Amino acid sequence: MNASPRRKELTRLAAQLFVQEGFDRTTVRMLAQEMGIKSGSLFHHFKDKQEILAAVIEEGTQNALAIARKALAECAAEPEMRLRAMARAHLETLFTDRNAHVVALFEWRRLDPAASAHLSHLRDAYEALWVAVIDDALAAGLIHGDRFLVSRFVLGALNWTVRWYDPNGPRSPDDLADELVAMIMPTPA
Amino acid sequence: MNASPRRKELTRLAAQLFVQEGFDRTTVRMLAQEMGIKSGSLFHHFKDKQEILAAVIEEGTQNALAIARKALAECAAEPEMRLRAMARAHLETLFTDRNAHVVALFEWRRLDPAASAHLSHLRDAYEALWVAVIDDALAAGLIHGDRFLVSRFVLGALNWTVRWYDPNGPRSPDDLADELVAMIMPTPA
DNA sequence: TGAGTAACCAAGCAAGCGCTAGTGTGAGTG
DNA sequence: CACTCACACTAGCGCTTGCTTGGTTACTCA
Repeated sequence: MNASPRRKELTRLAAQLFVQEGFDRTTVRMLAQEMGIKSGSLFHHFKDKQEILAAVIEEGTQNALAIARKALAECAAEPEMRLRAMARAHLETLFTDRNAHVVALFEWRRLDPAASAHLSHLRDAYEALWVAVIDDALAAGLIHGDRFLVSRFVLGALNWTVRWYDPNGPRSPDDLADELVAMIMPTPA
Repeated sequence: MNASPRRKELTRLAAQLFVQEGFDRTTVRMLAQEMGIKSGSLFHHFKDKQEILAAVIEEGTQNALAIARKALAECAAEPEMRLRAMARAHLETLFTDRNAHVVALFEWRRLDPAASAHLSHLRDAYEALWVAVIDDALAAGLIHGDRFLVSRFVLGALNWTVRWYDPNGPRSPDDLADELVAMIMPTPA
């Protein structure tokens, strides 16, 4: 709904706390303190604690969509390049908007049905991009397997990186993406 | 600690509720009702709400270890068979003890430090089995890539199945495991 | 200058939380 | 028979929760 700069900043802070503590354990008083205001004032910006969660997830998912579309628009047409670009874009958004995405991945169930329905459309749009890229790669004989299973496995492997990957380590997210693509391609580069 | 049959049954029920509602949203009163007792009586079996969580996770992880060891002991010595056996074992335990594993995967952070330290050893033992199998497969030229990355990616893809896989669907967990192994092997069967 | 508004605060309510204290009760044991 | 002990109950304490209410401040713009 609203998208004031103040609200955006509060949403960013909320995402951080939700990751640290989990949605349920994060109290409105903790949120308010982190934002430098009192707990009552929170409800001037958000009608609900739920609405804060929805704002965090929406923000992250919108960014993911934007980055993926941009990456696909800019990259070459070969299926291999598109697959690599998509994997790179996924990890890029996963680690630049890390907090928002961790919340989206692990606190989705806390959304009330209305918010969940609305955000599901966004997520479906994102996954549709993936399925299209996987289909092209399959058609080109680049990879093999069931289109449905392959995309689930690949997304699972990528999403799970938030549980172990250290962005300060020696490997860049792009390296990671390339390694995964190489792993599922019959012919090593 | 204790392992009375009554306590085991209560642990099973708790796992189910923790999956349905999440650990934080599951109140001791809900747990008690599901178990057919009053909330106060719960604390005769467990000293803490925390201890219930630890019991659930321990149960699941012990089973995973036992099943994986058995599978490895019974299967042939070829790296490919061992890899397939390990993947199958992983999905088998993931879906026969589904509730416990979902809790272990997504509520681990709610453990207090003491319980977490204790259970980490169990999990490390399990992951060590995986790394050994992956190492053999790499050495045999069966798959390619970094040993660390490959095991993380594979475990991620497998663990993520709890988010989308429907055990009542047409595909069996064994099919799933075989498809994943095939996906990362250069030579399609 | 003064009306309108976005942002905030102080105070607190009703409900729900984990957990404790004290008390049966019925089955098993000497 | 007396005794224990696992198991369950009732009652409620002390605290935290999300959220509301009524009012204040600071800024914008006609």
